[in-house]
Amino acid sequence: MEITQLIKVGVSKAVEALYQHSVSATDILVSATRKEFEGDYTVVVFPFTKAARKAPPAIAEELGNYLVEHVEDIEAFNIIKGFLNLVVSNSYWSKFLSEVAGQEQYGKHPDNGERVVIEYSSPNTNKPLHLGHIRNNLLGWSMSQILTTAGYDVKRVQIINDRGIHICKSMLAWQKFGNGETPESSGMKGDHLVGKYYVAYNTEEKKQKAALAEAGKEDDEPTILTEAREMLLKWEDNDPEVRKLWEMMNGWVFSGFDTTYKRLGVSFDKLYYESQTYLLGKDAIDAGLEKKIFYTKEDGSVWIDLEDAKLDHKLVLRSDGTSVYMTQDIGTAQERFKDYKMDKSVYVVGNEQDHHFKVLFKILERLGASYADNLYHLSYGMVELPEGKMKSREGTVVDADDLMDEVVQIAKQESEERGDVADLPADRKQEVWRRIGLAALKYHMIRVSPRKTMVFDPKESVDIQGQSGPFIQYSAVRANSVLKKAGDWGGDVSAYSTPESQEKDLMVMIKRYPDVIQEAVKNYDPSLVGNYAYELAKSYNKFYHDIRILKAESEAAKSFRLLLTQVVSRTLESALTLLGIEVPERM
RNA sequence: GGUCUCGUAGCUCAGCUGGAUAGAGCAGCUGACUUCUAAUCAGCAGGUCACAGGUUCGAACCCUGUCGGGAUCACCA
Repeated sequence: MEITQLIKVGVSKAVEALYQHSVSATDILVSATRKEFEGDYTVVVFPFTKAARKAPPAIAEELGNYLVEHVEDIEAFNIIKGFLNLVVSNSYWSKFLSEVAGQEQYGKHPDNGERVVIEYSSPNTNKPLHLGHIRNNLLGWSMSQILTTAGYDVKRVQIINDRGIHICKSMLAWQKFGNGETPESSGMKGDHLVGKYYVAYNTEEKKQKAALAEAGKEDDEPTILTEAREMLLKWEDNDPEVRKLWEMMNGWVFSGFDTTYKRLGVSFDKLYYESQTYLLGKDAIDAGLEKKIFYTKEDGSVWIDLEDAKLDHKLVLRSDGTSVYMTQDIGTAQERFKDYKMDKSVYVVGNEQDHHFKVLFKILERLGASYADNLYHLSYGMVELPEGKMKSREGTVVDADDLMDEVVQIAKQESEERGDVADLPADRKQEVWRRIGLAALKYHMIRVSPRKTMVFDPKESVDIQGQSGPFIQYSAVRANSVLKKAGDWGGDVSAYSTPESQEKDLMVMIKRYPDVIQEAVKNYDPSLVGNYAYELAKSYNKFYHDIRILKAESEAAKSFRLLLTQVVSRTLESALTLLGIEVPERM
């Protein structure tokens, strides 16, 4: 049994024995002792005052004595007000360290037999990925890694919104103004090229609107919009020419997205295309009508009444019989279950769709879907710039590719100034810079809890000092460097019996790692792992600064510290991997 | 207007199911490289945890209300 559990059980028994009162071990609060105090773990004794009918310090005294006597690894204690600080034996720690070092993947849970499908990214195909997508992708990827580590069989999917009026707009503008331009002929990435024509469309539409307004006909539709609508109709009619154009331009976009995903380090097990799924869901509506879950209005439109769930009425089928977004999502959910028979579903989608997902989940529940209880909307806040929201109309959208370029460029500059990797061959240097730059960007985004709207300053995004990706990488690189210098090492760790506070601090941190992963799973929150990695790196830096490893005072101390270093390095690397961050060979 | 959500240092953010004197980083000031990598470490300064009540031995955290920011409430996707 692990130490915090031993303490809880011990306290539970002590309370029973001393005060004839039963407390469940799970209700007992055990936390790491704060640094300013002596001890490793702290029990809060206030909750027992009623049962004991004594002052907290007196209770702490009695509990402390009981624990020291009955729990093997508790060696001593001290009391500050109502807090009982326990000192864990040194032999426990050296045992713990050896155990962790012996594990192939510390923190990894064995398969739990459950499958979870996580949907993320899900872009439109009319323009390239931007800052908001980066947050989405990093959250999705990171969450999928965390779930995998927690023992789930994870399937990563996205649904690509490859049809609709917005794509037609890009297509139309390309036809009108493109002169046959292609990614090859222009040297542009496909998604950027298509994005360029989306902008061109909007410029033209604006121009026409202005002209109409001038002529006093502001209620008229601009002809270019009419044309776009017509194109959409042709698309739906399977017009061969429109379809061909559509396929060609979508192809450009997809290959552009692929490049971006690869650079970001994310991937998918399966792609769903809306062009293939948008007709799904109607069967479900029919079935729901039969079961009287939905009702039909006089005009033929189909609705669901969710007033009892405080969600109002919601349209699920238009009066002309065509589907709405909700219809498709119902269909896609069913399709996905058919494909994967998953136990859980996670949708990584921005918080502007909170309401949509509440309704969707409720409808699926009403329809009696077996998986309805295990749907989760991983909702995240918008990414804003210091000057406010990103507006594509105002050209303030931060492009994903540009941002990655910039961040790597800055890492390169910094690195060259320091000259730490100057002797590496060019390709390896490049790889180091890539890892550092991306780490800065990724950490910056993922350290904020998902739900919060975050402010992203591109200039400061490449934080390299303080709480940053490179800071954590640096600790890992240092640790690896020491291990390399140490050459062959081994030796009896248990012979070292007087760990310093910095060493104990590290061990307590390491011990927390599996719990942190569990918390991240429970809360669907990768930022917990990010913050943990930073804390661990910080502790290691302090240890590294204060204590000699290779020139330790004894062989036993040296072995112990090297083993500790190895465990820290592995844990840091593991935590960073969960965030999609790689450790460079040097920096 | 209804619903949801956020409000913690000049700025960006932590703060686990209520527990010790509310913590980091950046920015500002001060120290530490002949030592295992100074992308580091140590220190100073910076707070009415939006506000007001309530519950509790104990509240940044729970409840109620108020004020501010954001989102959403489409036969749009």
